Amino acid sequence: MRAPYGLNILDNCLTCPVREEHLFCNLSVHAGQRLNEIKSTAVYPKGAMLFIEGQQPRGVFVLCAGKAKLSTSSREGKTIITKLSEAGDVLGLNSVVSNRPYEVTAEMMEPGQANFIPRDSLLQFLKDNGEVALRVAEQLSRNYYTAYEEIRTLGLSSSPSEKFAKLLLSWTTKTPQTDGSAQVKLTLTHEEIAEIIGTTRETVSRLFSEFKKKQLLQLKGSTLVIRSRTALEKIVQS
Amino acid sequence: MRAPYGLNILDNCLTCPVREEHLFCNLSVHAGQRLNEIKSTAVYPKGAMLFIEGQQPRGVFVLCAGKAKLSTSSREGKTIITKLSEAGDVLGLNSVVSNRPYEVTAEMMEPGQANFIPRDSLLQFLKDNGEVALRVAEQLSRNYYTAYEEIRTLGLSSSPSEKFAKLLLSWTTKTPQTDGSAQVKLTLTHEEIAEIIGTTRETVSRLFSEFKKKQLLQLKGSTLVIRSRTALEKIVQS
DNA sequence: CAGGGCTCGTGACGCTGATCACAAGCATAA
DNA sequence: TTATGCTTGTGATCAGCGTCACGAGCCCTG
Repeated sequence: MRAPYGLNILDNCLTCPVREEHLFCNLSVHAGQRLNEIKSTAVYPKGAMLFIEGQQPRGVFVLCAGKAKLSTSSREGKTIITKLSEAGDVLGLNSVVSNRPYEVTAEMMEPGQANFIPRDSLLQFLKDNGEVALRVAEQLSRNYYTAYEEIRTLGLSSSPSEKFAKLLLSWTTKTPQTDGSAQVKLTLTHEEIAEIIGTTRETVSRLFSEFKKKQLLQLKGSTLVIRSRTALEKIVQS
Repeated sequence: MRAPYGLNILDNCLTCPVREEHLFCNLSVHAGQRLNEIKSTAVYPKGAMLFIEGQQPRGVFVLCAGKAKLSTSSREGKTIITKLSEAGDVLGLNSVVSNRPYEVTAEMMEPGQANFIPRDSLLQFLKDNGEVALRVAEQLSRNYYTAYEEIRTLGLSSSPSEKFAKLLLSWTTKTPQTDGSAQVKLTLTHEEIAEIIGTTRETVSRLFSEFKKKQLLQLKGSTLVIRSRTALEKIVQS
């Protein structure tokens, strides 16, 4: 198989290069081997849908390269992005474990690669390996926590400014600087940001203007410079 | 111990009288016995807090009698109720499994009874009983689903009317009538309803008026009569 | 280079629901 | 009974943000 867009294919992407706490790492030798037998790897172009909201769960995807966005939509077409996933994340786990339809749509935001583990094989694997089941439970409860963060953001923080500030803060934590500033590569469109914080594109556009005027941020090409975390935290305050 | 308010104490409330699919039912004899050893039962008055948002997880509570509300608050005092729990529900499971602070506050809405299982004992129990761990995982993913429902409600349905109609519909499913109507005992204040659908008390009050005028519902004392499910579904439409 | 299709900026307008205020209903306790 | 406190109804006001509209910038492709 040829990788599109010059993507480097990773030989064994279950051996998480990224995160120690990852779900399928540090398994016993036996479990690791078994997992390797039941997984299959595939490469996806930008825009590919790993799965779609409402589909019966076929299995889980372990993202090895590329980013994906998870979103859910209403019938009228309004969409919210609930999570941006990166290499190492396990997608579709909840649906597979509870045997309910995928609750979100997973779309690749850039070309990438993922391991697929079919539902039946995974469940059998978990039954045979109780210690992994517990780790799955831990992963699920972490997901639950993230969902609750989302609920708090949507339900408690009233104004778009607050949610925007919260989002910016969540970006700064990845590149912590001593002076409280941070630089982030901005890969999202205003439309996508709007779908994350639950508002409209126009409002996001105006928020950028407003925050620039208030010296909270700065744009150098596609690089976003965040001036002061503390100032943003004052806006969030929840 | 004396039960307050004439509450009948249940001898063994792990043997769920309510639900078949319940987490700690139909266990092996051995597991059931072990569970009985590590649990302890207590009785709570109305208003008692089983646990509070932000506290380190001490353990899980299995509600045997009475209802509880789960809520989360912002610093400014705004509160949203995320779930109303009934007998059979397991509270605090996510926090215990992931060892993070309780993400909600659990408050008894009426006098009741609950089993408490300390964190350490439960985790050890799950390690020893892999098949129960898998059921815990299933329970957690069900919780996750509920949380996602909440996210969809908060993020996608725009108007309070929609959310109110959605709430009413969720009440009718418990007492399905052939003609599409339903009767529910209304035990919540307008304030509490407001906290569930994320709006203000005044708006809820006006919603009641509006829906009465539209013949969607009727109030006989504290009994709420819902006239037509289909009409409500048209309002929800998401 | 020109053309098409995304993005982004910004003005004008109007609706909706939050806020404040106050009176009336209703329970419980003294 | 009256008093006290919680709950509910409703009006007036107002800011915030969604919606519509349109033009400008930007990138890719032919």
